[in-house]
Amino acid sequence: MKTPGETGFAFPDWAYKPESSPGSRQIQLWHFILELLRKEEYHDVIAWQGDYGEFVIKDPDEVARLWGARKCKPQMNYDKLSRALRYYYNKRILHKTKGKRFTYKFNFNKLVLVNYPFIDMGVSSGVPQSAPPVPSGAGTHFRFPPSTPSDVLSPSEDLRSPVFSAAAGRMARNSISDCSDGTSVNSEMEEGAADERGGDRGGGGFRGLLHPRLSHDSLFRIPMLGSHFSFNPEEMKRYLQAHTQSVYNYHLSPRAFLHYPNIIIPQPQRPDKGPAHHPALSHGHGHAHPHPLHSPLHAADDPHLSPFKFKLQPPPLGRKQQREGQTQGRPGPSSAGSAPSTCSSTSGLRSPFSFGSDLGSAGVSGLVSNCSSHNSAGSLPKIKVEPISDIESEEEVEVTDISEDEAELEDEFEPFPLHHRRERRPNGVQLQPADDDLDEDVFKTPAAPPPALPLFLGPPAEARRPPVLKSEPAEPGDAPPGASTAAGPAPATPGGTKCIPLKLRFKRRWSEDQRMEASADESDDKKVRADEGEGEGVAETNGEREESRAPAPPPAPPPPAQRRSGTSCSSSAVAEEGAGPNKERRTPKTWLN
DNA sequence: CCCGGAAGAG
DNA sequence: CTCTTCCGGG
Repeated sequence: MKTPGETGFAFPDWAYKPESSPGSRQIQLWHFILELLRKEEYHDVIAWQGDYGEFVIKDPDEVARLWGARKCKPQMNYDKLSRALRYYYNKRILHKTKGKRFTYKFNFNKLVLVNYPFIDMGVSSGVPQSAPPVPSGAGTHFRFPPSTPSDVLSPSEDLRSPVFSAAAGRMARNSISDCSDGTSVNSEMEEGAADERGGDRGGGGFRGLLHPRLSHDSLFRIPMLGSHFSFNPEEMKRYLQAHTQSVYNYHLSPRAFLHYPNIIIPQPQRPDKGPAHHPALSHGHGHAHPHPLHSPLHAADDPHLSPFKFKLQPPPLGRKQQREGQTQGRPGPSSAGSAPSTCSSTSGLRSPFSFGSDLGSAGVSGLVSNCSSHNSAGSLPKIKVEPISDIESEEEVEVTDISEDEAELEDEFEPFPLHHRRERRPNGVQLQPADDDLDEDVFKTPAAPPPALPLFLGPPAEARRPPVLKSEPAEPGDAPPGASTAAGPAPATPGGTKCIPLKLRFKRRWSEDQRMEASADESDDKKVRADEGEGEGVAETNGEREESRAPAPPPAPPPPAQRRSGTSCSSSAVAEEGAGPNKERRTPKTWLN
């Protein structure tokens, strides 16, 4: 049953883990969807298909049933489930692929960047896969993305790396059902992180895991914690660069760059640079801006300059009432200390990272600050790259800045993962709202092959059959026409906006954008929400062909995925689904449009 | 089918 | 807050 190829499939680990739900740690729908998506048992019901991040619910009823089982809501049905999915639109976790029934698209960028800034969003151009990228850090060996230029540049047929698979496999152990909690998902990595935050992280509670600030180092330290992995400065550098480029290619928010002030964006042609010195990483020291982000594009140099055009996200239309309150309130009765692990034991997960230590063998060099436990409180270890540098603090600075922005923005518009609110700095105002945006549709594949690709395996179905459907009407939203418009209002927004509260500023910008968008291209949405004009920003870079990456039907590679599903949840609720995940209880209709 | 508002549960 | 339920409207 099932082709080997499809089984494996890599998925976004990051996606799975820390979803930390704010209020309740119940599993979240998107999370659940992701889970289903990664298991071949459910490929008959739901699977990646089409563009990056796109998936189709082949059997809505079944999915609903599963979801209902998971949530113990027997009354669940697709209608309701879809409503829930619709709520994700505003959060931008998900989008609807117009024109295709039961087809939605994940917005991983948001997740990724927020949670794991280091993840490469590699989507190789050639890979239409919908399967999302995976954090390289997750790999057992934590291998860096292809460092060779060639690799990087290559369009890549399929670059899945073994490592990746391993990672995927490792991650895969969670069961889909399990009423107890969705949290169970987090496991190894979290632990590392969790461990640290152990309690302090003011108020961090669960949420702490996601804290952006932490996230960086979390990623790094995690592997280290678990596996004693060490980094090699060079590798690190490469990795970072790759990531950066990746981000760049994707037009992700500069936010990402800011996180790594010392990184130089690799030139389009060759990222590599004299090994002798690490120009990029080495002298970090802060400086907030000085670091050169050489971008082919021109202005990327200084984030503040706003090389990117950012589009603001549309206001949350819906409702958002008070959101600020949470800042410190972390009531957590249990204070997080107790182990939330409910089903944790599920399977014996082998120690996640125990293996490879070899990789780092040499490197170490205090690259990463140790994850020592105590750092948590005020100082974060950050990634210290090389002794030489001293990124340490500066990062914070930068980050702080942006984060603040981000925070504001996010808060305002996006509730997602980053709830974290760091202490806000008084002077924050000066920051440009610039970043943020990346969300957008994000999914469009970058015109050029991104540098590093993590590898993702293709959608199962695709494997057997080429993604012909590509012809789809193409969402208008995705690839807007030229749209240079966005650039127009530079983020700077000079004129005295400074004093204006961020919110207002954003709003203003938003309106502007809207207007522009409208004029430029209005077809988009009937409603104002128009996909926030995402596309525009990109236009410049990728110009046209993004869609054309047609030829990409990579055969699904047969990764080792271990299919075991620990689905056993203790109880009954699960039984149902467990019974026949893939067993068709209903006739599969041909939903294909 | 898909979209969102409204109310409400946990 | 996230999601569940209902529901009127395209």
